[in-house]
Amino acid sequence: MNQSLPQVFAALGDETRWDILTRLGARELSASALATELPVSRQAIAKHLAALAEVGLVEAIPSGREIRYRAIGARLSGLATELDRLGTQWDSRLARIKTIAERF
Amino acid sequence: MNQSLPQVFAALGDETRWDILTRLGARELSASALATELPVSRQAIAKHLAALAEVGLVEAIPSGREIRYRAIGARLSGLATELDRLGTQWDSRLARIKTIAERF
DNA sequence: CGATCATGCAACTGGTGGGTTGCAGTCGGT
DNA sequence: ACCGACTGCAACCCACCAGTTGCATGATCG
Repeated sequence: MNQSLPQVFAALGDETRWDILTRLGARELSASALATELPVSRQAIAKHLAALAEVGLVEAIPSGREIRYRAIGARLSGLATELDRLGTQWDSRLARIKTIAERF
Repeated sequence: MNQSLPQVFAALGDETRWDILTRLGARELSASALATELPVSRQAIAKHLAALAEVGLVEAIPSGREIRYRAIGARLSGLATELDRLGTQWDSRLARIKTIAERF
């Protein structure tokens, strides 16, 4: 996990995957359980879960004979921090240029 | 612009697009200028810029006979806020469940 | 200890998106 | 007014990915 930013965003750039993520944010669920409430096959969901786990957005929790998954909020918050850093950096650089320009 | 989250992340989930974004975060550049320092054609870059503009991550600035682009940091910071909200929400829900469980 | 239910693996399909090339249009400076 | 440079549009190619079906495997509850 902890891949480069574009990889994580690619994982987040899919409707179905978001659907899965938000459900896992509310409560832990197995792949089969998710398959019953989503309009796609269990195997499709399994692939999505693998992709999400790959970038550390989701965690597998073996429990009895099924494997439940939970969303990792801390990962998302960490991303948020990085994004905010970049965003303010870009804007402040712009502001600095503007300030310099206004001196003439 | 201001599309749903998956769409924005899909736009961010590409190496080339991220490369473009970070460069535009440092200074305004035209599509042709970007093409000289990136290993892809100008038309490819134009498509990426259109995609980025579509979700409000980039802004077009007509200037003379060329069109310069700048990255919009505020958009990124806005995303960060949403992500952090979701992340902490997930984790706090988890904590709440854990708290309830511990009462037994 | 056996039947069941959930996961895992493999092969295939369709569609979408990143990339390219070629050409037409248009604006600007000398 | 012309030449050069930058942009926009269109058609095409190719690779990757979401999704499916089918089957094999294996652990668990009764």
